[in-house]
Amino acid sequence: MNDTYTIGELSREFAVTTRTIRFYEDEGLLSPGRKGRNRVYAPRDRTRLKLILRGKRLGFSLGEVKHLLDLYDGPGGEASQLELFLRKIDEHRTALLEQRGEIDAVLDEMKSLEQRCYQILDTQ
Amino acid sequence: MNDTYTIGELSREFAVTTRTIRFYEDEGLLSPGRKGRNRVYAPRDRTRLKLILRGKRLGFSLGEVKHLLDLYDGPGGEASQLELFLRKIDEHRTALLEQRGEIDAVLDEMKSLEQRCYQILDTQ
DNA sequence: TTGTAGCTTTACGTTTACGTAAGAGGAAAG
DNA sequence: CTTTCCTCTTACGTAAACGTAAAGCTACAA
Repeated sequence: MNDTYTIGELSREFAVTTRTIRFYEDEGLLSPGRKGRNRVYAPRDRTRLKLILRGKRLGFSLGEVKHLLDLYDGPGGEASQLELFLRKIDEHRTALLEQRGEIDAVLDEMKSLEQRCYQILDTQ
Repeated sequence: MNDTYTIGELSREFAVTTRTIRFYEDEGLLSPGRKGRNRVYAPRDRTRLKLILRGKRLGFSLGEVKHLLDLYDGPGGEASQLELFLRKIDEHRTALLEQRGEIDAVLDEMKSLEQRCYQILDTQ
């Protein structure tokens, strides 16, 4: 249906201010087209915004997110670039797996906290 | 062996500056004992510091981390408090599971990016 | 024609999370 | 006794990530 978006549409869809979206552009994370003075966002821009916000929720800085967006853009095509790209993917994966491990650790601790609560409630 | 720590020991162990540790104290996240002027950290303080840094790595603000530390302290013991506590645990768990889902989504996307790379490398 | 709703740029302000001196005190080693 | 190391408090500075006006353009509805 929609193959372009206004800044207001994206702002409502992802619950961020237009200021935030323009800020990401200033920082080089987005580069929408223009129709006259107004910004025009293609599906690709919308996807990038989604990835930016996901990265932020995962605790990455905008600098790191920018680095990660390069990954999604893919490498040039030369073998050396491809190998560098694969190494970067691997690094990122390691970081993510570590983070997942930490989440699991917290979930486990919460489980045992919960157990203790139920035990107290049961013996009352 | 050690049942107390100096600020320098903790700073080295967790690779943060002493300024950072003192800052967490200012913000009410830590409250070590004192021996004269000097801070003395018990194992409990060390654990809290570990949880603070883990929370930060998972993308939580210090305000959120403070809220989470309350969870680890456990509730008072009254049934109403226990139930509130259980609800808070459940909220937190929901947030963590969502975050884990996002990590898994990214890991999947990275896998397919990797696949594409190998296909290109294979056909060269 | 007069809103008003949405877009624009420019620019100063704010919060978070510390960094970075400055100056001083105590303890241990040379 | 002096140097060195660790600690302390106080306090101004800073980078990141926006918030918040201010002032103006444009299209469309009443």
